[in-house]
Amino acid sequence: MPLFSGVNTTREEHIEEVKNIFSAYLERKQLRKTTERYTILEEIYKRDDHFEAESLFSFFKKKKFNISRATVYNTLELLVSCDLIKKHQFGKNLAQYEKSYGYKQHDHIICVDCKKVVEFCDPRIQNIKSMMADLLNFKITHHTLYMYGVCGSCQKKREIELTKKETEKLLTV
Amino acid sequence: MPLFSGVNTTREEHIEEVKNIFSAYLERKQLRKTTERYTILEEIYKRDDHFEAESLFSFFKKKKFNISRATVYNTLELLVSCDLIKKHQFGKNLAQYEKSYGYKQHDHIICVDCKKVVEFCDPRIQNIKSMMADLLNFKITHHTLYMYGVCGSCQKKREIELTKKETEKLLTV
DNA sequence: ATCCCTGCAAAGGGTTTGCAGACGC
DNA sequence: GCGTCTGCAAACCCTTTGCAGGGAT
Repeated sequence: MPLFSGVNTTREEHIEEVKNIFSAYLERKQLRKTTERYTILEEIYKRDDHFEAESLFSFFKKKKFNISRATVYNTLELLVSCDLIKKHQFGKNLAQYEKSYGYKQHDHIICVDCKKVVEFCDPRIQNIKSMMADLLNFKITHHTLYMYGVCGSCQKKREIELTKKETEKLLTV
Repeated sequence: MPLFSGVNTTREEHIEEVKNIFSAYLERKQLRKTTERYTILEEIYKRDDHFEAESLFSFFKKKKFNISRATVYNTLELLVSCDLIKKHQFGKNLAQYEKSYGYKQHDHIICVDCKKVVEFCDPRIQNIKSMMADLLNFKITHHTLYMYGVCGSCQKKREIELTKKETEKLLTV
């Protein structure tokens, strides 16, 4: 029985927990606990949606926090390494990120018209993963499944557009 | 029962067929049938693996065909539109393409160490697709499923590397 | 005090664009 | 001949890198 949508509904802020996880990670790797790194982590966990590196950068710029692009990218990479965020490439050469602690593993359906992203879970993915790992002798670390299509409201828009064009054609004949 | 690997085993060249499909597409869209477009299509269908735009470009350059980067990218986009090739982004900001006519729909497992790509089919993906389409009211056009992990031989390499490091550690103490 | 991390700006790499000339139609 | 497509090169965009100064340990 697949579950779908509403994957990230838990609203409580896991901020303290993820900070601890991050601290442990930094210690283990003997990396420094800088203000910037925690500021970025905090901002990410305040957000609810997918975001881009640039949007974080410009956010801090506007707030006069003065965190450089280099630091943003550096920290994002660290957070991916310690599994506190996930990095996506929904087509396009533009990475999108999302927080991942406390959220169920899930996949994405993307509307090619309005770019809306809907999340869903289906346990069958896990089954496929472990079966393929066995069959092909791979140690699978992670996966990405993106389904692309047209969402309900954009389907309607397309229909309206089509009708409009056909009416125009009739009028010009 | 999932099928796996050896997806692109049909060796006959579908070149004439795909040219016809491409012609029909160009006609329907009122686009021009240029030598460059057919040359690119032909070269793609002679290849057997995933390739990048740049590799096509430099191939033609070496052969003194003088096809520009712009034309390569333009044609690749057309071929994606008429479904004769598929475009992938296996992480990285670098698109990879593969011919798709006459080949079973399939997904990919990528070795994060040696970048080897293995293809596999699992009919359950189709089921998930149509179920999600129904549930979320999406018209799904396509999907990409990439599994990342370490292949058998790279697992061995990693183990050897690990043993080597531990031996070194013992020696220095 | 060390030296990792930061900010800044410039370089990098794949992709896209603008323009003048070429060529399908 | 018209209008699209091409080749060329520069622009573009996201990301990475190099370097000098600053802050964590």
